[in-house]
Amino acid sequence: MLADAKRDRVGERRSATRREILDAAWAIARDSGLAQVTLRDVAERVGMRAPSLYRHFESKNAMYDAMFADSWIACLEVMTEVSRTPPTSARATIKLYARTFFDFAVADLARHQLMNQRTIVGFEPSAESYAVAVATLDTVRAGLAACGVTEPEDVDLFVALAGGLIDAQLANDPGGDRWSRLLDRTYDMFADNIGLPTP
Amino acid sequence: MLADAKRDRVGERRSATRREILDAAWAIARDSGLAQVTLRDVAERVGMRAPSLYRHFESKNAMYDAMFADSWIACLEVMTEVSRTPPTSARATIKLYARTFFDFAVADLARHQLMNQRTIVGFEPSAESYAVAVATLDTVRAGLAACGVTEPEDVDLFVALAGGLIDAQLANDPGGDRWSRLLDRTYDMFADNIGLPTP
DNA sequence: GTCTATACACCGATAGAC
DNA sequence: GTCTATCGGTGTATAGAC
Repeated sequence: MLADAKRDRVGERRSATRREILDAAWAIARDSGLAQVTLRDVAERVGMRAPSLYRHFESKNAMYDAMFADSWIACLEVMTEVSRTPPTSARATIKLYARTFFDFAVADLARHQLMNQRTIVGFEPSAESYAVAVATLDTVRAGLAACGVTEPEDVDLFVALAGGLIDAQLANDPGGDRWSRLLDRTYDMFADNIGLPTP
Repeated sequence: MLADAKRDRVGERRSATRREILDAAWAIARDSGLAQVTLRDVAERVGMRAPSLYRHFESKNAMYDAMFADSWIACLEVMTEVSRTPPTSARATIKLYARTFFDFAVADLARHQLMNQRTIVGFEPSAESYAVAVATLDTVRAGLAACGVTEPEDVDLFVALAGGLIDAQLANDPGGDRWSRLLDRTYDMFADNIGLPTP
């Protein structure tokens, strides 16, 4: 009873501190680069010493793992939102999924590197965090299936196309729209290829 | 005369040592990862101490830069070879360029990371090394132009498609062919989109 | 002229006092 | 739960041996 209430408050406090640490890490990642995040800098930002962080995260990679989960939870949210919009045409729906994922990835380089690239050398997401990424892909897969895109190879191609445009955009024209402008065309091309009706 | 001959031998010796160091670095990169290359390990492999490497390379990044140049020189060679093969059809030529670049990239993960990704954090290629990369792209551009693909946007799309397939292949099915199998289809799709005649 | 020995500043991580 | 102190490792710089 009293013990329960107390334990709950303690849990909230711990959780809030974790959140504060992660926010500090994100802030550093966003304006100095994902790999430039050091435990000493994160600690300083939250008014601690570096070793104290180990009371809240088992290791630096555990911190990256929580950030990885953060990212995919946000992505899952966005893609789930898309899956709820009433479809007009299969072609338009496919483009909407692609555009949403593209914009999400391009909006935050550090996040994209953590989610989709192997920028951090020793880092492997935990099974738990990876499951969120899988759930997101499943949501997309379900949305595509509703458009009649069910072949695994078609889904693989859908994914590769988005990845190629995203990487080209971030690598060669960050902040611009040189490849963003090609997205609709690319997925019209894809829709033509799989035999979707033209509008 | 004698001085010249001697200076030449010294130059050759220096150049050979450089080559030996780079080969050692490549060996480590290939079987332990690009970022796992440490100066101490490279030095040990060539029978030196780490600081001695600074007599041959200005910094570790200078070593990476030489490896970056290595990679693009090899790629330029391969793509130049392709540009010399007599064309059959525009469609076949486009696919040949794409396939050659894809296979080159997928054959060596460490090399691909150095050439096309930002795996090494502080590393920026020198203008001299970058010029080789540009020359390679120009060779591809010229080859595509000979097929009637001249629009910059078409070239951008060509590049993004290859990048997407390569990254998906390396990230999600290394050593396999899940996305490799989609390459011909992808560039047929591309050829259709830009209005190339069907065979 | 080349290379070695030594040192520095920084990193992630751990041990133990309070 | 946070601290200080410290460890082994990294890239890098430089003085000095040969």
